[in-house]
Amino acid sequence: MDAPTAAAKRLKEAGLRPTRFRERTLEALWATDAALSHKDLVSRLPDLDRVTIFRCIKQLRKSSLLHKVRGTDGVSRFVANRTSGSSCPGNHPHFFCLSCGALTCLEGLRLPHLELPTGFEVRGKQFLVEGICPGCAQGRATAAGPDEKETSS
Amino acid sequence: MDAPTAAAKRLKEAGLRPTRFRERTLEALWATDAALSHKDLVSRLPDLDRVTIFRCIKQLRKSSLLHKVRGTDGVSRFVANRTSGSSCPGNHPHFFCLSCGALTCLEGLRLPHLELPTGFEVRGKQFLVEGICPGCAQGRATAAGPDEKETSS
DNA sequence: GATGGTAATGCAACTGAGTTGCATTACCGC
DNA sequence: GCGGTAATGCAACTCAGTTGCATTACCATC
Repeated sequence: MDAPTAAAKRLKEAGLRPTRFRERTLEALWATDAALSHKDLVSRLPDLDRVTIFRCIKQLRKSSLLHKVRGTDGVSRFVANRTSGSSCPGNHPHFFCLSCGALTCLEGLRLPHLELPTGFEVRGKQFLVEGICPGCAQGRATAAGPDEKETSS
Repeated sequence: MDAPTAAAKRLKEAGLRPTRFRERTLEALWATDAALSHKDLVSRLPDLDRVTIFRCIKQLRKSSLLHKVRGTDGVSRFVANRTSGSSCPGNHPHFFCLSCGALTCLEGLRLPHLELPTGFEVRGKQFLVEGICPGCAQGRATAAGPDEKETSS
């Protein structure tokens, strides 16, 4: 009665022991579109030790099951790599909402090319856009809306 | 015998009290092209309290005399804004050297434009390129090269 | 030049992210 | 079922950054 979870399958594919804790960590990440911080994970998995979660993240990252993004607040957040094969950790920009703190992958977009001066050997790129996400922008508009001139432009 | 330092002048222009400590902090930042971490500043200004340096940085940042950049290691680094008027803190990409940890402003380059999906309200952008800086790349090349062509060009 | 208010500094203690060491427990092949 | 190895839990630690409070320096005013 194993009922081999999708998470368990993913873990096995990656060569990791599919323990219940790893499955749950992975599932917690799969359950959301936003990037979760370590703190978020701790609150979603209250019966797991925080150190275990750190170590779990590290393993998953090493196996390219998730990638790390840092918000402008300096806190690392983690996003599961959906597609099993292509786990390119940094091939898309990220958006950090200054209002709700959510960090989302802009997976539809490609990282723009940058022509560096000669001598620089590029290993990776990170493009972080900060601002207000659609959800918060809408919330603000409706909240401010009633009597104030609601045309936000 | 004030000998009003350039740093003191800059501080006054920005509306800050030109104390000796602030002058020295600013001068330490001016003395290098790379971005300095708080730790770097502490080691360059050993007789200053670390908290004072944190507060000094915060003041200078508020007055747009420097801008903050975070390396992929998550540590904040600070760069003085040379030009007095245009203190745009994030209008150029940064390069983080994985070998020596130096973080340099690529001031000659412009941030590439990114077309976001509708609904996102952009407030700022950060483009961080990581890799090996020219200095380290050369050091490695010479270290690896048997004959050590010492022509530094 | 003395004086006083305010801002700046120094010190101690704290928070929060992330790590390390070590003992214990669970997983998996046999 | 059994044993080795990997995973987990706990405690303690490092390091960046912050806060509170007492003390000191700066600057304007007299």
